[in-house]
Amino acid sequence: MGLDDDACNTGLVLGLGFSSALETPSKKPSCLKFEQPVTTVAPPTTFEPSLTLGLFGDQGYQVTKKSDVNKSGYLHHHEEPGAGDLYRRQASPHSAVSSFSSGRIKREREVSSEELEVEKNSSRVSDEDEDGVNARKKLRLTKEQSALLEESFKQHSTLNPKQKQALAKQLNLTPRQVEVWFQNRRARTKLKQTEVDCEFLKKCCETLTDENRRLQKELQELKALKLAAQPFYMHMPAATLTMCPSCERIGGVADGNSKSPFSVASKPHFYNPYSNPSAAC
DNA sequence: ATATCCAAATGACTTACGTCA
DNA sequence: GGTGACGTAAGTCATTTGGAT
Repeated sequence: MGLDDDACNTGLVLGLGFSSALETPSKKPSCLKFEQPVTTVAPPTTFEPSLTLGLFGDQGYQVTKKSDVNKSGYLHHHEEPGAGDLYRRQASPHSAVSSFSSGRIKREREVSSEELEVEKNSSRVSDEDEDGVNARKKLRLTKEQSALLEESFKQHSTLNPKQKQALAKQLNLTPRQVEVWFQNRRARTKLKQTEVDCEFLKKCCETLTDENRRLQKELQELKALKLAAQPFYMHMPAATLTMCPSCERIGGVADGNSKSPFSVASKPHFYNPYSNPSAAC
């Protein structure tokens, strides 16, 4: 699992290159793209080195709204008047039978007689409820159990019912516990990866910002250099200049009095816009 | 050495949503 | 096309644990 591959799923795109000032990021989702920064002297164009960092719309994780929790039976039967916590639940995880939530009903259906037997036989299933203790006792997996689960997760991050059953038996856990473990494992792996991606992108952003700064500076220097060193005809509009194909000299064509289109180039002289502002007239 | 606090880890739960028969 | 069963993701809560003080 390479970082580069993962970065491709972030929905972010970074671009570095020459573009016009207000170029919008490409709409096409793609991996991070690092174009080689152009550091050689660029021809006098209107383009400037630019960096783009874009976020694509629907690539992110879905955020589910919980505004309609009341439609589930759970809150109707268990919500406490005045309680601020909409998600307050019963103290014991094994008091599911008393819950009317669809999830629990489903859960009860899901547990086959075979699974129930496994659950009964499981030494690690909390028995507190049977003792009348309503506290939620949290299962802690042993190192061996964790190792086996991890090993299994490496092979396949989701389990089919048969695999789940077999693994549960092997671990002396309920299939439900194995299922929950895999759910949590998937979720937390994804979260971790998202954090890693985020860090990576932050670093990319910093790098590109620095690079952008450096290129802007370089561009300013080149512009200043150009102003100081270029001959006068460089200040003429581009349309007024032509190049002789044979001698490769630049000449102005706007000069109607000129016998040859290359006459300007044949007698070049330097033009200082500051000392002779009216020279063009 | 012990008690306390706090953050991280993690097991369990609910809800929403997609897929399939 | 509507419906129920099922699986999974996302979000959340509660408990446990380990480190800092």
